[in-house]
Amino acid sequence: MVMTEKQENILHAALELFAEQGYAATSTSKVAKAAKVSEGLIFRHFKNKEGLLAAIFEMVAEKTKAVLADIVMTTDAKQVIEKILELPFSIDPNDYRMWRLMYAMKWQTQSYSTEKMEPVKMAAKNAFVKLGYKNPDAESELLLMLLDGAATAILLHEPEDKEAVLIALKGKYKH
Amino acid sequence: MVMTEKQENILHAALELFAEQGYAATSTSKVAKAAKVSEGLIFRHFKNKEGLLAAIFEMVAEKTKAVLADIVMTTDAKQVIEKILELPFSIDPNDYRMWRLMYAMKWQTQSYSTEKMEPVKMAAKNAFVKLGYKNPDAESELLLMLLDGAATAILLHEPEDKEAVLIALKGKYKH
Amino acid sequence: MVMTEKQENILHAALELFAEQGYAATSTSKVAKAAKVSEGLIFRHFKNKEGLLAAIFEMVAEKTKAVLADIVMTTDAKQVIEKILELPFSIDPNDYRMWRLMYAMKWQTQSYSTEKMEPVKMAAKNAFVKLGYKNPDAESELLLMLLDGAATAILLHEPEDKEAVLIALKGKYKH
Amino acid sequence: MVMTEKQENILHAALELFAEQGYAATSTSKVAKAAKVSEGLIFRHFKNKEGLLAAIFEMVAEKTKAVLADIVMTTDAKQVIEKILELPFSIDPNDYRMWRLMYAMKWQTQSYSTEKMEPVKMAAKNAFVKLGYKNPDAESELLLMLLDGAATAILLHEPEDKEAVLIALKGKYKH
DNA sequence: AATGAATGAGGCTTCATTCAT
DNA sequence: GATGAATGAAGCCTCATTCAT
Repeated sequence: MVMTEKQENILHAALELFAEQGYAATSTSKVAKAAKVSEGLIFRHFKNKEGLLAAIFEMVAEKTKAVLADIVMTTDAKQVIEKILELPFSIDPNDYRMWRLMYAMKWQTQSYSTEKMEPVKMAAKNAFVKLGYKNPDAESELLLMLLDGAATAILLHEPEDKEAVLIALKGKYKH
Repeated sequence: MVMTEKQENILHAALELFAEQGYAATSTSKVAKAAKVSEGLIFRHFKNKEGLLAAIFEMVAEKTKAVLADIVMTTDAKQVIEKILELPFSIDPNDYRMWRLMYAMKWQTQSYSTEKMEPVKMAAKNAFVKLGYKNPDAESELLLMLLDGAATAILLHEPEDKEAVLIALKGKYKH
Repeated sequence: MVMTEKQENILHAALELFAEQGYAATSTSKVAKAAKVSEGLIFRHFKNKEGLLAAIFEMVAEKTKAVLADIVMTTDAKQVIEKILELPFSIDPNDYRMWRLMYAMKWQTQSYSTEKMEPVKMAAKNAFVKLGYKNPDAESELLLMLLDGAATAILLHEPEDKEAVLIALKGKYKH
Repeated sequence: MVMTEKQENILHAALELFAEQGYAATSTSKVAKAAKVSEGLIFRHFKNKEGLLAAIFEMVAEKTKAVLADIVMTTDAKQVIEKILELPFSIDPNDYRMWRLMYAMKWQTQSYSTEKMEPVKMAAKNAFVKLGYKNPDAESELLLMLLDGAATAILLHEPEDKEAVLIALKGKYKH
């Protein structure tokens, strides 16, 4: 989607505020003020407060596509698992806000589902099959849990020694 | 805290609605209606919408104390880890809503911190020290991540074969 | 419907403003100001701007019931026609605003229909049958048209010699 | 007034929407969309939303002039009355929307007056004088009322047997 | 303790209108 | 002539909270 400068200002202001205060607790007027545009403009470009959120979701999907595709395309089983494990540890700190918003929104009932990760889960399962794990279904489920837990920890309190945690984590998959 | 019946009605209605629609998106009037009390009563008993949330948090703390204490009091290292791992898998489904609210609130900046888990983390670290793990700090951090990830998965989409996942999970701590 | 004083203030202010400026062109804030209440109160009592209008309609229906019933209950054919003809000429000037609003609303598509007059039309038809008119259907239709036309003229520009007009009008039904 | 095609599109869209939803309830943006032109163009051509309405009024005046002139120019008294009576029954159904708008606008205080009909009223009065009616003033007033009533009925609910009603109506003026 | 009428601030959205292109 | 981005005021409505009863 091509965007004017003001449209991008709105989107970024919204992302920032939604991530920090929550979607419901952020008023469109606050977004407008932060983006330095008139409140009306938000609605001309995004139709709705919800449309604004949807635009953010789309932006995230766009940004994520490449890295998820890379995982799904990887053929070496060990590498697949390693890449998934590394995922949360390699989030660009500039994108923390964005991900905090995504994770926060997961808890809103009417929110967009996590089915985006389905292909990754499949890739993980295949990898576990190849590696001869006993229960590939449970293992892939577990791996995604791990990914979620790690991302949560990183986004919420940025653990002191991320490197060490990643090493410990990888250790669990060295038999 | 001793509560009248209406107080409890309010508290339960609030918990239910906050968990389902989010704290900010739930109006006190909706809570009043759901609890079948007048709008004013909420403020007489809990002073604030925030006070209502605080009361819920207190209730949760009360409910959690026992089980966390049990972990901290456990002396056998292997058992400590096992008990922590089992934690999310043994949540009473009646309490799902409650925990969903807790997890959702974590992402709100002005929200109450997760320092409640600090003692558990310490217990885990001690256990890893006893068991001779190379990096007990990273390991305990990782264990709490796991706990978070598992809880998230269970609360959000209730995985099909929880038993198998728990077994796979415990497998990671059998060397 | 029992009403508090403020409720009545709102209703009257709304009637006045809707009649003078039109329903769509009257803002709820103007109504609140005219009624000297907070804007929110309108919505507590009437739910909607539309609910406010509906309440006015109900009030009008209440006020009109008696006089319409009187016509329908009249057995003498000539009297029925005379009473219908007199209807617009005997509107209480205090009710002009009310009726102006009713007539204005007739032109709004989504508005309440004129089926309230159906019983009156039936009564007229019966009267014309009794009196041996050739086409009672057309005659009753015409009578209601007359009623409408007269009411419109009276409400919109208050003709100089109403008495004379009424006499001329009655003259049309003396054969 | 000479008009470009787009100007005409705007005018017709406005007429349609104003007639169906009311002037105040129709936004200029809806008009623009219906006319398939940009929002700005309305203001370039008609200056105002009000200017748009004024242009419609002018168009109507233009359309009406001929038929009203015909009545005023008629010398035979009986024919004058007959032509006036026939007026509402001979409205081109294609013009119903237009007339609905005109009649709806009559009830708005700040709206254009009905003095357009003054010459017709005069013609009627003269006719009644010629025919020796007792009170020509009241009779002409009454005749215009009738015209209004008939037009209202036709525009609002299109009576089933218009022909019969017209005959009944004419009957009132055959002594 | 309990109600629900009342408030005023603020929420989301639409509006008429302007202006750079 | 024509577009559509941009504005700020206003519109309808909901909110948290207070208060008289």
